[in-house]
Amino acid sequence: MIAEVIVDVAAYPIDRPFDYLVPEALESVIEPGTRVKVPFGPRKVLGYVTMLKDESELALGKIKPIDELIDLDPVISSELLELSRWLAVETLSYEIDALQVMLPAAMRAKYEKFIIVEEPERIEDADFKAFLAGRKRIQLKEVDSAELMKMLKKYVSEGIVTVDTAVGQQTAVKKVRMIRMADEVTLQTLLDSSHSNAKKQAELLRWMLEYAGKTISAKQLMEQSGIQPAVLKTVIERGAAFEELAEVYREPDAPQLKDTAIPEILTDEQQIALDHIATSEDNQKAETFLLHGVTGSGKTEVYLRAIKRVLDKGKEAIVLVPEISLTPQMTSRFKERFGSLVAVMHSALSAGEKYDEWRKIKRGEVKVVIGARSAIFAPFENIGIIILDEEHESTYKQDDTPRYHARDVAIKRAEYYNCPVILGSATPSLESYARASKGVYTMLTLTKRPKDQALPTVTVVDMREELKTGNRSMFSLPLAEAVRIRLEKREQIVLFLNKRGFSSFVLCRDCGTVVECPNCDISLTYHRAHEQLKCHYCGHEERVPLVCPECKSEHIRFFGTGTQKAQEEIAKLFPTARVLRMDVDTTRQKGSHERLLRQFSEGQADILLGTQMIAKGLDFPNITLVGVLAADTTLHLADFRAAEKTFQLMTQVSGRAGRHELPGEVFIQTYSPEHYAIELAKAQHYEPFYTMEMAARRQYGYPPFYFVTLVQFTHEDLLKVADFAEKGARYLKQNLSAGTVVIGPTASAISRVNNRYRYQCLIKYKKEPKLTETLQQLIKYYRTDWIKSGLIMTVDVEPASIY
DNA sequence: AGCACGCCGACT
DNA sequence: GTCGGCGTGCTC
Repeated sequence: MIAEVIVDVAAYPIDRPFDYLVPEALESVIEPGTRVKVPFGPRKVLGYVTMLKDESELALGKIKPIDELIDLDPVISSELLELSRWLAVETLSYEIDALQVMLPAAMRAKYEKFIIVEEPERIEDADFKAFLAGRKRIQLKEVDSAELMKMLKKYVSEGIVTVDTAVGQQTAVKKVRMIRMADEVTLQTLLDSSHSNAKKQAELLRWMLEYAGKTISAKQLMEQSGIQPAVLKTVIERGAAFEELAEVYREPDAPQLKDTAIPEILTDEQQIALDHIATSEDNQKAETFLLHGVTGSGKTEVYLRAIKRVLDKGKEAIVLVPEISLTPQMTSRFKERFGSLVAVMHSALSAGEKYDEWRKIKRGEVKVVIGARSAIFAPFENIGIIILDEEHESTYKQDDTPRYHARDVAIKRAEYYNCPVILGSATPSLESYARASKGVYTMLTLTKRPKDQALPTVTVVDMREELKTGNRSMFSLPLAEAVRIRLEKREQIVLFLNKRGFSSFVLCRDCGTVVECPNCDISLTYHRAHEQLKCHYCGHEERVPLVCPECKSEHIRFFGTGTQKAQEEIAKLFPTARVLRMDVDTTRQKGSHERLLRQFSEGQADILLGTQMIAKGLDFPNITLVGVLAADTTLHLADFRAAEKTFQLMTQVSGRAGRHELPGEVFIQTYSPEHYAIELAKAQHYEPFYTMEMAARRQYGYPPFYFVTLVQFTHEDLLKVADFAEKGARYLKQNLSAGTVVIGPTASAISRVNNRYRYQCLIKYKKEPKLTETLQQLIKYYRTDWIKSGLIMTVDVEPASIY
């Protein structure tokens, strides 16, 4: 028997299956999807069995046998194996990367080298003998001196010592020591025969008698009996109990098994949506739905009901949410409804905890997984529904290899299982909305909020006018007044500051110099906490300069409107207001996110001030005012999705106000009130925005009218990168169809990051049968040749952004 | 990728 | 003479 193996080596010429001989002893256990340890050249590596066959094209002498089978059961099902092949092709990535991304990081390969002493009697050097100290198997990393290394090499060449590689995974299954007590008769006999001095032993034996034949963890036993480990050890040696190891799960938080919450009554629209999904599911159709519901229209309740039906039929459900909204508020709703059948996969879990959640899914102990992007690869084998909440979020696209989009993977998996996919959003991506309009997806619409609460009233404030009247603060007069009223009425306020591309920077008022990163072409961001300037692209940090680095002027100060600055200004304008600030700085600590939200929900603060992370999922009854301090910041990004992102953000933030009994009000401050993304966000109607934006996309040839692929080149040398980008562009232009447009090469919007210059080409196409083939060839040139001169080239099919 | 092999310069 | 520099080539 021959096994085709994808080996754990991410390199261009290795990106294909290698044939290995299956030892007879493994023939009955080995399966596609299991991991193996195989010899590869002079070393040992981990690999994934992708196929078993009877014959190989290769001469028998060239085929090496598999060293070791790592898994008894496949870790990758045949469905996921097939999916990984598809993923590798679609995203132009290595098959090994496509396989690895499906498993928790804990299962990545770990290699440990050991030196094995074969003939200890032939070791002569005293130093080496001393180092060995009689041991036969020692970790190679213990050899730390050059002298020992030299001797080791000599012994290896003489065959006296060999080097062996142990192949395993990063994090092991957690095991605890369990103690199984002997039967009553044995214990009694031992007790009777105990030495009269051994009081503690007798005490333990008497304790054990009460639990004869039972099993308990060693830790618990010692806690409950109050006995020292040494006593336990002796008693075990005398045969009073047996030790065994039991697999356990790491428990991230105490399992909360609340009673099933009473579901809300559905609105007519919700019921219609649910019926559609149910019918499709009953008919085993792989149908994709776009659930377009205004903020607060109860999309989650539709999800929960649809999942309930699926579970009742014995099938499983995957729910994807953006990491940022994977809050306790969100997950507890699922846990309340489905109890311990839910696994939560979020980034705050440790590698071991994620691994354990994965194992629960794999073993079928849970039926619902709720998680961020990578949860789309949950190892279920009978999926009944896949849901992507906030489907327009760019976090569903992975920005390093394999550069997949969770939406595409969801649709692919749903095709396999013939089950529905629900894409939910108040502000769908243009791509999805266009597909739904064309009938590729099925459109489901929720226009009303369940208790018929009115949408908040939105006021756009022209900050240029404010400036003219001499108001130079971050707060326009109307917003300041609205805040004051809420503070008086003791209602809560959310203030949103979109930091992206508009954070505080340091500027010299005499010569206009902005302090920039020495490695990147981007201004440094001011951080008050440590009086430091930081680069958000390469991590560079420096002290805030006292004088201008250019003109030596002392008139250098920070500008812009970071959340810290905003907080100071609030303190000045509204000295009585209690403010909670929520941004990357205040939520770095584990659990601080939840803590801040809890404080706010308990009314411990009047104002919640924050960035992106407060735009979603917040649902507190007392919020009646939302203020957007600067709406323009995403508007002027060098990206074709800038308007779309701004519109989505404005709509999402506005949706935080007036979700319950009290009516809501929203103020959007901007320097470009006439921009259609702002104007239409004010109207809070998606369709007019969609129409406008589609016209713009059509005019400039962007998605959804064209597909886009981004090829980016970076190099330390500006001339070289321009040269290679030119070469690449020429190749693409020559080899792609006439209808395809290749833009560039052009310098990227951030033209230098980490001392590497960046150039890019944009490929725009409606239908390009030669795309994959051409890109593969381009990658081949790069991998086999260009890479040697220090170039890095990346290909991103349908990128989330293009700067 | 990572490891061995191989062919030329500065050391005991 | 040998140690070691990193160019080249291969991995079932």
